[in-house]
Amino acid sequence: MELDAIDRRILREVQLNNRMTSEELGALVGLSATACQRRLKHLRAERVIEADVAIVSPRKVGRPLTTLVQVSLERERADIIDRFKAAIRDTPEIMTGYYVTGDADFLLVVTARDMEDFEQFTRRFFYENQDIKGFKTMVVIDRVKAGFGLPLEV
Amino acid sequence: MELDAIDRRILREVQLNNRMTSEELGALVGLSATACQRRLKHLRAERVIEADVAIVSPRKVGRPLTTLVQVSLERERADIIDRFKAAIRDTPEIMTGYYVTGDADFLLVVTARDMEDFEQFTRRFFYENQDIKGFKTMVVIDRVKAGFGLPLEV
DNA sequence: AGTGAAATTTATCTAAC
DNA sequence: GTTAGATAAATTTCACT
Repeated sequence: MELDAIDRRILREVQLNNRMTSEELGALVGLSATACQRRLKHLRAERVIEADVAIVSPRKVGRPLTTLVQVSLERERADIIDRFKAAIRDTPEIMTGYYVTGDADFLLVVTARDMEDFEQFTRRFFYENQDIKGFKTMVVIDRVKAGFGLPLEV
Repeated sequence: MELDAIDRRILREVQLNNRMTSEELGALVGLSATACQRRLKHLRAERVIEADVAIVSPRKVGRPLTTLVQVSLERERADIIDRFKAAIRDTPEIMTGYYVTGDADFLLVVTARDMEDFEQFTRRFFYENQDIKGFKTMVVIDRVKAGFGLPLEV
């Protein structure tokens, strides 16, 4: 699907706020409400917009601690990788898992209530996954960007 | 603000889809549409829901490459940290920046069109930020979870 | 592609229970 | 917490440029 400049402007806006009225959005991008809606519908149908979601505050729901966990697996075998991906999907504490090149195999974004909660999680998770060789934890002190916005201007 | 079980159920749903009608949402959580709306309004006002956004496909907008970049700064001085945070905010290629404990100071999530594009970015970014001591890149092969959902059940 | 107007659906607000 | 009704607003459909 081809995106023109207006599509990109629309995406830029809805990445920040998808609850605007088409009227408001149209005013921002210089289009009528109807035209905006047609484009939005298209962008959703073509999965350029993958989802429309509410961003929930980790702190407000009692999970103020975020950690980044680098995981190394025993072997880089396809079936082991796949099994580990499935484990990530089945583990609610893990918000995101990146399968990466480099000295670790995965980087996990994990939320927890506090340090003790996190430690219990690691014990359980690493006990249940015998394929794990080792892991290394970074504790997040601060997150700088909301972090879901793709650059549509560069 | 106190969250009860129904609030959590609502949050769980809108984290996946915030464009449901209150009618549908009510059916899912066992509440009337009006009650749902009242709760949602509350959750937004209290910033339990921080934002409502569209998730855009990196691939579909021409940025299929994601990298995780661990950055070490020359000194861990407050003003240097703050200056670097500002640089993150001003750099559209960086989707998220985590200020972390551990052997690196920051972990950045960076998108790019391809490897060449990424290399040009690093040259520019590290040239512009003299505080950077070094960095280490992991290339993302696969991302396992959409990655924005907080666990409201555990 | 775009607009504008009518028809439909949805959200919001209030009142009463 | 619920339903019901009034109002306002958003979305969709359609005719048309």
